[in-house]
Amino acid sequence: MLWKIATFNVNGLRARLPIVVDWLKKQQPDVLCLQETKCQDQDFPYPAFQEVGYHTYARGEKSFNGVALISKAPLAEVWPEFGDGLPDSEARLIAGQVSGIWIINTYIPQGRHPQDPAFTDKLGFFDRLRNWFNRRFRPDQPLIWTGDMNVAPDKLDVYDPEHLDGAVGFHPLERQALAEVAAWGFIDLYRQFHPQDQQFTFWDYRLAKSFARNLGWRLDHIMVTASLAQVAKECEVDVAPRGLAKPSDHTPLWAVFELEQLDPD
DNA sequence: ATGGTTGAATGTCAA
Repeated sequence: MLWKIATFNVNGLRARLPIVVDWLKKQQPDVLCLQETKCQDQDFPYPAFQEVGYHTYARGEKSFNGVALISKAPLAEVWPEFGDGLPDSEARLIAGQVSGIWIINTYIPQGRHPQDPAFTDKLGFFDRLRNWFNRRFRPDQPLIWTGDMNVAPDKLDVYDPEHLDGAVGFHPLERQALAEVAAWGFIDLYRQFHPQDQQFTFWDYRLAKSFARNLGWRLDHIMVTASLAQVAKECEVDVAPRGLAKPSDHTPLWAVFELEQLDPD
């Protein structure tokens, strides 16, 4: 059975609903992970997803952040927060299990500026995630950690690595923090399939014609454990939604797996 | 140059 997962930072789900629903209908992922839904759960547009055959699991808050899992099959289990004893005040994590795979969907803090306390919080969020993976999972399980990580891992992943070195999103400390969580047991699936390609997932609204000039960043990632990396067939960025009218500043990333080849365990 | 645009909410913050 071919099984498809996608991730999309929508930058306001209600503003982006036509683009998201059209994309879902055309691309038919088994699970779509959303970030920056920017709506409280009572305002979430559940019917739009139900109408196209999907189950929705959302964790929102007023105005900011917000994550959701949109799944063809009902999820067997859902965790809408870390539940690790620390405050879960911001809606930045939702995890769900389906077809024996745990999907961890995160919206990592952007960090604002390397001198801002929010940047320290961003680094702390990666630490917290690594501890959480340690306690809840093992690297030999089939896990997918995906979402907007707000970090470009390497020089190839930003439009101007010399100029952007030290900027938020491409600061050595956050690149290290992302790498340390990945070192727990994750493979950057886009890079597995495209070791040399420069392909961005985000183009800033504030930079004039950034998309047309391809001045972007690869901030959205599908990280998988080894058992899933072995059965992955494809991993691609779909740039088309970024070129539509009223786009998000991000565009979807997706991957396909052959689950029959996955070792039952 | 320290800008620019967008969403949610309707102040202005966050990105």
